[in-house]
Amino acid sequence: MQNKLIAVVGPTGAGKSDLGLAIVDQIISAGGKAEIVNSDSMQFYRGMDIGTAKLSLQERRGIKHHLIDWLEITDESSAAEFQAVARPLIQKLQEQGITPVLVGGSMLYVAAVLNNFEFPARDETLRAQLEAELEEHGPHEMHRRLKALDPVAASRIIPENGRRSVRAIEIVTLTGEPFAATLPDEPDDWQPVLEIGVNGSREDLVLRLEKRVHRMWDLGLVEEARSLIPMGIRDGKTSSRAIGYSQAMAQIDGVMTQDAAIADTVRLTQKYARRQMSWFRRDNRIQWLDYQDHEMNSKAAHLVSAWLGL
RNA sequence: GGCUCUGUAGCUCAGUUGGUAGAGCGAACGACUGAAAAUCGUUAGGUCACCGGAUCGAUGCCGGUCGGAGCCA
Repeated sequence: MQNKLIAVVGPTGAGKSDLGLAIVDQIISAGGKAEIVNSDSMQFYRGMDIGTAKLSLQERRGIKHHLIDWLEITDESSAAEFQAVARPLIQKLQEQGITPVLVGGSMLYVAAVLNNFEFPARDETLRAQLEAELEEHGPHEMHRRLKALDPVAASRIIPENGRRSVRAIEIVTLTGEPFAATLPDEPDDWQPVLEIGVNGSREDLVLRLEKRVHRMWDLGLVEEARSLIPMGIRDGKTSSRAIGYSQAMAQIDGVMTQDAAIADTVRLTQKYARRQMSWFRRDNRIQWLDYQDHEMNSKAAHLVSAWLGL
């Protein structure tokens, strides 16, 4: 049996975690070894459980999950750092004869592992300075500056998108070389991968997400968020962006009613799922499965069997 | 029952001193190389509640009808 990489991707709430477990079960029952490697950027954070739909230890059924709870909420995370941590881990598992199953929907993080992405240099000081200038002068001014430094990169970045202009200026200034500022049409594989996508109809997913957010409130998301305030979630550059947590905190602060906080979270979650799909759709390696299809698990099993030669 | 306000995009609302209308949110689609649960772009949606009148011309003015809100009785 081989232990080639498997990845499970798709929009939030489509059932990636469960499918990941099913795949691991299948491999183990075929006499192999497999473990989960998380690629959901918010499940990195210790203490953020309900709002990230993290599987409980019980739900993990003893199956090893890597890269969950490995950051404090005050830690910043980035796709480049994830790449640097996840790739050696994946290789180590493979050397031990364990099939790594990458599960998670954080688009850039997944791409950073699966594709030959090389993140150009970064400089905290320069970045902070550029961000301050963006704040003061607005996106068009930053785009003009990029145009002077690297006209080709500028032509590929919409002037309204200040954040991308800032990053491009940072790269060009640091490296002195032009920046492509565009994604390759065809993904360039880091290593062979079976990439399985889980999705349902938009209509159904939207309903599912609405129910899921209500369930999070029932399970005590507000209390969880309250407990994270003294730990510094408000200052976490990455963790504070998590959908649901800032709405829960707005409810705690009394600036939002519970109904408004829930409605807002539902809306943002649905919108996030849309963005995830717009990213994943262009990845032509993905074999899409429909969670509304009763035979989804057996279809996935066939893909896995063929992939690993079970 | 009387008085006042009100009815414009799926939702919340601007607006036109009369020349058939916009925003935000939502929707569909897209971009994306160290915050990506981020940051942005494009497009589609309106017989301006309904009927009638004056006007070259009405969503806007006049009259009525039907909804909604408030106050008085």
